[in-house]
Amino acid sequence: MKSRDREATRQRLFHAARSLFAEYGYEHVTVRMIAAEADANVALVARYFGSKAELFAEVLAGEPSIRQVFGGDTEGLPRRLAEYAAQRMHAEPDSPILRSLERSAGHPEIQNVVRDRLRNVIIEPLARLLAESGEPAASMARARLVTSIFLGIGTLRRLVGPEQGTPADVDRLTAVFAAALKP
Amino acid sequence: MKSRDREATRQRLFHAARSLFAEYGYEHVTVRMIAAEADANVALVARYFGSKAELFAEVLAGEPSIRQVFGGDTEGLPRRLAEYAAQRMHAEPDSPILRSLERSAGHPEIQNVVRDRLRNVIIEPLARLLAESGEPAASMARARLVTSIFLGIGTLRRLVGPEQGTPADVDRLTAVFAAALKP
DNA sequence: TCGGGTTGTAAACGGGCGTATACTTAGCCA
DNA sequence: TGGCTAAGTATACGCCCGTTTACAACCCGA
Repeated sequence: MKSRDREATRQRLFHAARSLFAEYGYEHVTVRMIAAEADANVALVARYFGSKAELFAEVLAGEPSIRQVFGGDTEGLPRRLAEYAAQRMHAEPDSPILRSLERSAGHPEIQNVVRDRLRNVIIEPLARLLAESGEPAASMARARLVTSIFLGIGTLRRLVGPEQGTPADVDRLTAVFAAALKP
Repeated sequence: MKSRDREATRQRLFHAARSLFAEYGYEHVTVRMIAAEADANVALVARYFGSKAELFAEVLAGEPSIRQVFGGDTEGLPRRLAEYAAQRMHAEPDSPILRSLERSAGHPEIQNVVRDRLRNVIIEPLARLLAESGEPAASMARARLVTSIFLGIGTLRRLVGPEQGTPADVDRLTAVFAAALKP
């Protein structure tokens, strides 16, 4: 018998799920894994969150976005994006959001969740930012392209392993984002 | 009872698998789906290909690569890459290779297959090309970056849907690849 | 203190998966 | 033409999945 504290147990399950989803993606995480990691009973996942999919959605909703990167001057945006991406390239990200997105996108059950999250949190805020500041030309296409590059970097990192990013890489990445963002 | 032609049946299974893997990815295709699509018996998948994973590997091995894009002058490479990517962005690709890669990368059972394919067919040929022609500086990093962008475009397309690419998009994409390739 | 509601547990359910096995049937050749 | 071999079939196996259910243990207020 465990702590007998509903909220604490719920939290343990939530954090276990968050960590595991980030590491392995929706499909490869089982509710039994989550329960084991949280040192709780399997049935409690369904009881406290309704279903595995709802738990995933709740995890996703609780994640901070990369909106912070968007703040600041527009001229510096490419470099901030590059540094953020380079950091993700060779370090464990503290936020599992993008990894979750990348790793979980194949599952039809949560595809809508993932898609909406991607749109609402990354693409459209970025597009709005571009539309408001400076030249609004093709802001949506530019936002999509930037998002593509982000996703691709994560995917490649996951597939062929991390690479230590040299300053030259960050420079190159900056140039890439600048090219993607040029009106 | 069917045609009773071993090679024909094998071919039907192979093509059904190719089509389904491209559409749904490794994980979401079952051997029963393949068999139904090929109008063959489930057991024949194991008999003719050993296992689902081996069948997938065979499908992957049979795919043409994007090496063709690499041929030609190095100056025109960014635009060829951009056109290839833009075409993939809004059209059904006739080759399922990249989609398979994107969609199947999460499965540990075939992760090695996917990773090796990605390395041997895209990254390393491209890196070699870059190293041989012109400035060899950071050819590997450049090849990785280009591959990242490719993967990301495919992922985004799959997640939020295709977008018709305008000529301006191709121009922008060309600039992006040029920035990624600049020594 | 004791009973009722809350929390946690164990087991089972129904289903899908990849794969293996025992069997039936078709086609060819002596 | 009859039988043998290769091709195809039906079914079952074992496993894991998410979820449900029936039950046990605990805590707290009356």
